[in-house]
Amino acid sequence: MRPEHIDVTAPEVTAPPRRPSPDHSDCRAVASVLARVGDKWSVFVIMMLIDGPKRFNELKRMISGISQRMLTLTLRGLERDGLVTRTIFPTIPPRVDYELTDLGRGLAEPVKALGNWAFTHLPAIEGARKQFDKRNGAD
Amino acid sequence: MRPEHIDVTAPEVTAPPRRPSPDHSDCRAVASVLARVGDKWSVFVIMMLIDGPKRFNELKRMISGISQRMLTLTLRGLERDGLVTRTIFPTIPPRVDYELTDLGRGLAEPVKALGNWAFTHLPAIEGARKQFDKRNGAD
DNA sequence: CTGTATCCGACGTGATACTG
DNA sequence: CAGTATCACGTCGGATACAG
Repeated sequence: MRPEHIDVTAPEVTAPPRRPSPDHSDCRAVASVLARVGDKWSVFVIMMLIDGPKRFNELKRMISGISQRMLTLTLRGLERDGLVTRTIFPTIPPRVDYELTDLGRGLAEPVKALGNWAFTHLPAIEGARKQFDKRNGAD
Repeated sequence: MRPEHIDVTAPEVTAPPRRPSPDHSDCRAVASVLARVGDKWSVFVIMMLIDGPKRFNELKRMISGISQRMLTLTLRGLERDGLVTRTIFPTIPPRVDYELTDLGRGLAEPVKALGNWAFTHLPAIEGARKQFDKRNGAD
C-alpha cells in the first residue's frame, strides 16, 4: 500500500536551499534518512564513533542504556546505510571494530548542528511542554 | 552552508569538534527533540508550514499520505513543544490555523540542512542499502 | 567477545465511526 | 470543517537464553 518505488531521478542535486520538498516522492526517501536520525540509538552510536573506531562492548558500555539486541540492530542499520564499517578480526576472542565511514562523518555534521540547536533551545521546549501540559491538564 | 549561526549560550559549543555530550542526562533530553525530528510526519508538517499558516484539511491535503488521526497527533506534539501555534476561529464552519512559531522556524533550519544532506547523499545511501541487501541476501 | 533466536509487552499507525 | 474514540495490526524494544 506504500509507494516503495521511489523514482527520484533528480537531475539537479544542487537544488537551492529553498525547500527540500519539491516532490512528494523525494520526501519519502528523505524521510527514511530522517527516521534513521530519529532512531532511538543511531545518533548516540554515531556520536560515540566520531572519536574513532570502537568495539562492540566498548560501545555498549559507553551508551550503557542500550541492550545488546538494540546495539546490534542499530549497528546493522547504520552499516546497511553505508554509515559505518564493520571490521572483523578473526582472533580469539573475536574482535569487531565499528568505524564511521566518510558518509557517516558527513551525516554527523548536520546531526551535530541539530543537536546543538536542540541543546540550546531545550529550556524553551521543555518550558513549552510544561506550559502545554499544565494548560491541558488543569483546564 | 550549515546554519551554525545559532544563538548559543555557550561559546564553546561551536568551536570544539568534540561531541556534544557533556552529560548523559542532557542526551536524553536532546534525544526527545531528535525523536520529534525522526517522527514520521512532524518534519513534513513543519516543511509545509514554512510558507505560512495553514488550515487542518489544507495540511491533510498537502501531505495526503497522512491520516486524520496522525495529523492531529503530530500537530498536538508540535504544539506541545512550542513549535507551532493553533489559532481557532469560532466561525461556522470552524476554522483552525496552524502556524510555525519562531522556535519552530528556528528548528526548520537545521532540519532543512539535514534534509539537504539526506537528499544529496540519497544515491549513496540507497546504493549502500542495495549492496548490503544483496550481499546479505545472496551470501 | 560478538552475535543470533525467541518470547513478550508497549507503542505507533491506520481505518472507521462518531461528535461539535 | 475539525477533532475525538475505539479497535486492530504491525513493529519496536527489552530480557533471556543460546551459539560461534
